[in-house]
Amino acid sequence: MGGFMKKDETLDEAAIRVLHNLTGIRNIYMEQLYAFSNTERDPVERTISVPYYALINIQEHNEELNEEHSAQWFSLKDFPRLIFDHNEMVGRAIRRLRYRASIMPIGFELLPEKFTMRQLRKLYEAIMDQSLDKRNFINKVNSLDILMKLEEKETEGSKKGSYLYRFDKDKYDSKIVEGFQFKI
Amino acid sequence: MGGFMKKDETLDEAAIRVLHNLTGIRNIYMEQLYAFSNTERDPVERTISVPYYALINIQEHNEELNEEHSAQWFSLKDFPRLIFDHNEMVGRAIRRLRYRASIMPIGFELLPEKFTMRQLRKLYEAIMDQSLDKRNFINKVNSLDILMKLEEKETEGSKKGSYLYRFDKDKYDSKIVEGFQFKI
DNA sequence: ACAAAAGTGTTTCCTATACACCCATGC
DNA sequence: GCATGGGTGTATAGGAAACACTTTTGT
Repeated sequence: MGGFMKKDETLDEAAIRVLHNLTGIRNIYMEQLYAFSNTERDPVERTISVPYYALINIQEHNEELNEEHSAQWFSLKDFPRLIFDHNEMVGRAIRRLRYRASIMPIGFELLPEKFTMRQLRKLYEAIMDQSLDKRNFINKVNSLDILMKLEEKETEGSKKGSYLYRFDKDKYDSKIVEGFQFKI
Repeated sequence: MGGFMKKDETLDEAAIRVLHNLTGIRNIYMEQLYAFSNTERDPVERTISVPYYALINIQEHNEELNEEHSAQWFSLKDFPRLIFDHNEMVGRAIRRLRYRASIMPIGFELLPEKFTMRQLRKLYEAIMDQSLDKRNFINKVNSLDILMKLEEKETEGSKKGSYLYRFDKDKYDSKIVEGFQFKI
């Protein structure tokens, strides 16, 4: 998905506008990737593209995307060939996301406000494209001490029901001030 | 330092050309940083800047820079206020360099072909802005097994003289093929 | 003689990893 | 009763960090 920037807006603003026009989505995590400037990259006219990647919560936005904007989801394991250098952009986005998710609590953007440990683990397994040991993952996350364990249980995905957690942004922010380094 | 890109060149090519025009330097490590696009960043006209950072070997290029191009070196600990958002660009370059140098053998770009362990350590101390234990650093570097220890000794910096090393690019490349991950 | 840098190993601690069984519930 | 996912702790290995003294030689 792309568009042209206007004279009176920044690249960030243009990216936000374009995403909104094409998907109806606003106020989500977006990050500039890299300026692509090969002279031959667009056969029609000379174009420099500055792609952004966004983290879209599939649970929150699925209907909106599919029904109102005819957008589709593709698995990273099996996505189509894109025009121009857009496959390279996707590759760059994946690498950036992996790096960011390993040093910032960026993954939480992709989960509902309340989530289970399993959801969090499955998300990181998807981002990193590797399976993670259940116990080690929980130990690691707990040792970070930036989640609130809620009283509630979620019973959709399992018979027993599993505790819900919430990312404690205040706690995280105050830890950051004290020099805490997120690392997963 | 900056310049405007031409219609028939890429950003990489423009960055290389501008650096060469201003310093006479060619064929060095350069990397694109980030596209800066605030609408007010340049008060004269709307400008989007895509800065690059370069690794310039101070030993090799000092005279060239100072005498032929009136360029100057500034310490990162005490550098002047720059115009527009250029201080932000420098900050971004430092962070990027720290990251790159920790996962790629990029630091060697800044050393002469033959260098002492002390020089390598001092370089990493400068990049990371922290002191590094002499023995631990040597053990770590040796465990990477990507340097050739030469017979020659360097006697300029010390009475005793210290062994010179050379980065073994062939060995490094073949290790990379085998899945080796540089980490320092 | 002494100043300045080179060179050299071991111990300790901490983090990462590997690993298996019982629990609660819906069907 | 059985299938499904939830929940829990420990032992081991490997890497990171701390640490001090002797050697060489120019002055």
